[in-house]
Amino acid sequence: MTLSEEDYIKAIYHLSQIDNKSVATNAIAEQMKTKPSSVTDMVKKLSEKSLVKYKKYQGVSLSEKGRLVALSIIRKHRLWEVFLVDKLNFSWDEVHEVAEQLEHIKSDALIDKLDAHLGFPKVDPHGDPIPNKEGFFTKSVKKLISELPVLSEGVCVGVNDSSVTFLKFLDKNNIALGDTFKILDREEFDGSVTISTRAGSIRISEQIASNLFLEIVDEE
Amino acid sequence: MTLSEEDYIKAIYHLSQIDNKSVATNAIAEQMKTKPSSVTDMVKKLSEKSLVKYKKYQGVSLSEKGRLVALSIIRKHRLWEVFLVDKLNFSWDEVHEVAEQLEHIKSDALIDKLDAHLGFPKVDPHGDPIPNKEGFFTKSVKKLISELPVLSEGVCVGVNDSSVTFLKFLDKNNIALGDTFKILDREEFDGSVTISTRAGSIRISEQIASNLFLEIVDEE
DNA sequence: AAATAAATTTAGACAAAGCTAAAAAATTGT
DNA sequence: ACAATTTTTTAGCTTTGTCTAAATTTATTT
Repeated sequence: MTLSEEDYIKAIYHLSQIDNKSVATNAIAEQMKTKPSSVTDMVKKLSEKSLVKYKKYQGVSLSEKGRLVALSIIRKHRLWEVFLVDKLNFSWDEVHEVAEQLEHIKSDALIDKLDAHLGFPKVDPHGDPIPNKEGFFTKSVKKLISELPVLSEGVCVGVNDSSVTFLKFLDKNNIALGDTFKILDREEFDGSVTISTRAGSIRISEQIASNLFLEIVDEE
Repeated sequence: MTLSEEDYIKAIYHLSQIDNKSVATNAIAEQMKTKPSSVTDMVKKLSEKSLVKYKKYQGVSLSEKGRLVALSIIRKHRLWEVFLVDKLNFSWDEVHEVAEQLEHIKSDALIDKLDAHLGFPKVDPHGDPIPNKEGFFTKSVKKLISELPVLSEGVCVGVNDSSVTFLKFLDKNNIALGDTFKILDREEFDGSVTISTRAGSIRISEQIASNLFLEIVDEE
């Protein structure tokens, strides 16, 4: 598989996650920052290799083979992201670009050993699940605190608003990425939420709650 | 710089280390597993970018700019090799292929952080020196024990004969890669050598001595 | 020093991945 | 339902890095 083919497969996978229909040529072109005519050419090539199902004018979807390829690239991408954050002290919002390159390194032994070195992580630094070698992954839900019911529990994996002001606020209130929170109560009146943190339970406003993502691992 | 350009630069660097003359088109073709005509084309391109000095029919050599590019690739290659061996438990003879891919990842921040994570190593697992960001490196000499004078001291970094028999012999005699040895004495009669190891001093035959590489760091 | 051999370069072609412009199919609006 | 618009495909061209075959330059031999 060439680098370009891998990128297309990944793009098609991500686009078909959005809604479950087949993916439009134009959508792929936009995602890949290329022209629709180039997409048609590549899609034909991928179809020859039976990585995608393609009928002229009817859009594209991944074959089972293609889906497994996509998941193996995503696995690599997310494992590298964990490495960059956990081992090299990158912050979670700096890692995407580099992981985008590292995901194309071809070596099964490398990925196995990296996985072990990282302690077989189940999610990446953004809370997205890491597929295993066979392409299975535990579905995880990433939701804003403001959207979760009382008594939900999860790991804080991201923010909507990454302004310095907001990040300083989090710091002051002993909230950090990777912390586990439990939603104890919600006021109907103003949408403010009481959550338990490392430092005890605190009350946060609706505005804050709608800026913090929790990742709820939903074992199947 | 494209992947292919980087590979040519690296090949030219390595070939010009062998003897100090300009490098022949055929030699590059052989190293790169390609045809001489392809080399001519690429060399012209690199010359346009002033990465190499090139006169028709007269061979190629790196410009200062090209030399720095080569050293930055070699730096990346060797740092990744250290990572693979020290952190992921690859053995020193398995890492080349993968490092060959990793060396092309483009991110200065990544290499800085990797360097720090590894504790700023000075040599790779084969005993070859790692250039710093500016392209400087402490010259190190990698030599067979049989070629070193008495009282030399160095770290064991490689073997000539990687047969199972030989590696078992080393194991039995408490010799491992990474050990520091000192050459205590050499018998003129049969070339056998007495060396000090972790487990005390032992005598090894000329045949063994001509199969073990020591790496002598020669501070400037 | 001429003849032969070896190394190098040129010319012309090809595959991959992209582009533009034009044609064809599908969708939408009235 | 059919005209207008949007989407998709086709055709033909470009660039990068490669190749083969032929031409040219340099090196070696006798």
